[in-house]
Amino acid sequence: MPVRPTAEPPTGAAHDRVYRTLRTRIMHGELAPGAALTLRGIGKEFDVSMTPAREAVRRLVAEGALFLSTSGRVSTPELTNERIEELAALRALLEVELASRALPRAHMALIDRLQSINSNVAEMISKRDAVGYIRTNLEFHRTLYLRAQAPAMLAMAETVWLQLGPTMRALYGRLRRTEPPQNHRLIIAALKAGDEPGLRLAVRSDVTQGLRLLAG
Amino acid sequence: MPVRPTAEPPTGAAHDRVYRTLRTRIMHGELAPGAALTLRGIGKEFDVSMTPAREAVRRLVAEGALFLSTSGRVSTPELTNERIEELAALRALLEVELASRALPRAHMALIDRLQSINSNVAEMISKRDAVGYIRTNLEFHRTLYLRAQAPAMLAMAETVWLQLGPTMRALYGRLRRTEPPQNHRLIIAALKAGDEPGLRLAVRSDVTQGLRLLAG
DNA sequence: TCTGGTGTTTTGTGATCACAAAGCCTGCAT
DNA sequence: ATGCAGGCTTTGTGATCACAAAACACCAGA
Repeated sequence: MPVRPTAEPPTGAAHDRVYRTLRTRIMHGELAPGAALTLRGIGKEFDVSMTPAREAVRRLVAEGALFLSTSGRVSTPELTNERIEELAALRALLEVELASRALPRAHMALIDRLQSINSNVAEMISKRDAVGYIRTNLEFHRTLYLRAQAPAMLAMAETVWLQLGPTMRALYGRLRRTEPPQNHRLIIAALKAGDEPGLRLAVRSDVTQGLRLLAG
Repeated sequence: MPVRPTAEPPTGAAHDRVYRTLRTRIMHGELAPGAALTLRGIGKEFDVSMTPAREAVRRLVAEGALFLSTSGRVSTPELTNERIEELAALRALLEVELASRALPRAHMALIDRLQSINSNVAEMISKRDAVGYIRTNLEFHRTLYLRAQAPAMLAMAETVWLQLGPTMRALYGRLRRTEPPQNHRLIIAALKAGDEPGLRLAVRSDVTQGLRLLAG
């Protein structure tokens, strides 16, 4: 069918729906590193032709969320240790700045919200739910960074998250910890105290620690 | 034609050739902010059908190099002052880090090369060649940052350059200065002296100053 | 059992087409 | 002259198809 023959239930353009769904899947670690995708397979799953599937895949490749082999095959990326460390450094650089910019705007309502999200994070950890953990953890960070009023910077941080998605799955699927997120508590405490150096340190630690285990 | 019926002269895939050409054009400021593009027009210029034109455009939209209106029309972005300031802050953040990482690896051959490029920059300024100035200026920065051995970080910096391309054209087309790039000299001096704080400051100034004039 | 080659299938690429929606332009009425 | 309504044109979207190359499976020979 050409263009929206009848009114569709919720979504807009087909390629955008495919893109958003795949993006969320990758960012949340629902795909393992190196997982292969095919245009026809995607088209079949979303009940569209190859054209919108291709556009969605291209977009994700441009963002570094998918890897394109020389022969055109697409798969989730298998990152080298150097790459992982670099992306962790990027997270630190960007997210420390975002947190710092959010700090003067962080009111009590935001802190309450972060504490609420953080209890969900703890629940996911106790349930050993890797995907749920990644999702709620990113929600925690995004909620804070949204207060920074810096959309381009946040978009860039999300691009890094995207690139790390499959690797994070492999990481958190591997180590079986049950401790609640200590660094998140430090972040919240620093926000309450208006302690900028403490906030920067806490964010840097939170962002760096997990990935160092895998890459170190 | 389907796929490479006869051996082609230089290039690989059609969509990639279109993508790279457009990307260079945008990054170097050859397109004014708000300039409109059409898929059929691109296809005609590159002698391909709409399909590869669409893929190239999608990629560039994903990188923020092109703006997609709600009706699907594509044009180069017209940035708000807030957005320009944010992108300048991102440049500062990323490029200061890249320069810092390049510093311990910067040998004399690199410094010579930078000086050579910098004389080209000065020439472009004296010739009032806006596009040539942007191109050589970026070449100066990229040459330095390549030494940082941080491809993901460099890619992110280039994405910021891409987003600023049309705006930089508007900026440097407007102000008619003839002074040679003073900050580049400071960068080179700091590299020679192994002075990391001085290098960070010089890079931050160089990256920030021009855009502050437009956005301030 | 392993290796090499051959035929089949899968997969990405690009051209083309039909369709709808968004522009655009012209001309008429006030 | 100005505003608006009708059509005509331009433009993006998505489906489908042909084709080549890559991946795969299968089988025969050592």
